[in-house]
Amino acid sequence: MSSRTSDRNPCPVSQLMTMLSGPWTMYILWILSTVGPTRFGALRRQVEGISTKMLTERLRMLEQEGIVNRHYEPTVPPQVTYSLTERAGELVAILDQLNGLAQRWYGPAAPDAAPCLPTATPQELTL
Amino acid sequence: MSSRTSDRNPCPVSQLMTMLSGPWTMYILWILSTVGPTRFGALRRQVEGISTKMLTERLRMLEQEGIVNRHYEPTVPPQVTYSLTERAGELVAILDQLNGLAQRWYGPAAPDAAPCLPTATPQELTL
DNA sequence: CCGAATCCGAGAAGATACTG
DNA sequence: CAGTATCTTCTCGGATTCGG
Repeated sequence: MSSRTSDRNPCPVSQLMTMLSGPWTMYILWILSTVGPTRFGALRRQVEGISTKMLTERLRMLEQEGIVNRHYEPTVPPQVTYSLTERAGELVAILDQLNGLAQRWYGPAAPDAAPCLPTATPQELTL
Repeated sequence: MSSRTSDRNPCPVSQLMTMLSGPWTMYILWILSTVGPTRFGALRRQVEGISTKMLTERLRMLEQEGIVNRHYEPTVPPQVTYSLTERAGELVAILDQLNGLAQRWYGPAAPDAAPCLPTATPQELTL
């Protein structure tokens, strides 16, 4: 009954926020930006806790938005590598600032954990 | 069964992203930053489509995170006003940049719609 | 009257097994 | 290895009710 994605085209920010607010979206972008082009399986291992279903779904969405590139290599076994587009650079820059902010608020991260993985799914932060 | 919010304290960015990725969170912050301190009912009308339950829930979370202030005025009828804390300023600055980015990508917003309201719920952007 | 808590249904996200 | 299908689980959201 409520609105679907293309009911109207209300406002740019809203559109962008809606995308980023999608489950796992930020994490995927963050991982791709820190570890560079990554294959599907590796990506799934990096974004700890994500299901294959969610990962494909989000990647498809990000691909449609022009944020990630999907490179299919028909070897045996096949290899699919995902990477950030040029457009994504601006977005990642903002995520970087978010990182800086988080460090100031919660203290710096342990220097070991490579790209800082999530523990809880976005939905679980209800407190 | 899976992880709850306080399982570990993994990484600052992750924590912050998890909070922002929560449903409606960004919209609420955006509205509060653009229209200033707002009462519950008005806020609910601004964040179009949100239920009172979700709004209370999110506001409680944001309050615990030190992002919003809750001011209760025991008049008749009672008035509860929510406003951004000082800490939220840094966060809003980032949202502002997100706004700029969105304008470059999707074109500028119509100058009328005050703070750009969402149409779809965050969960609905599955494409 | 304004704001918060409760119950229940719809629909999304998680887990697992399976296919190309 | 990459992705899909299916089933289960549980969050989200609406209406109603309670409290001040």
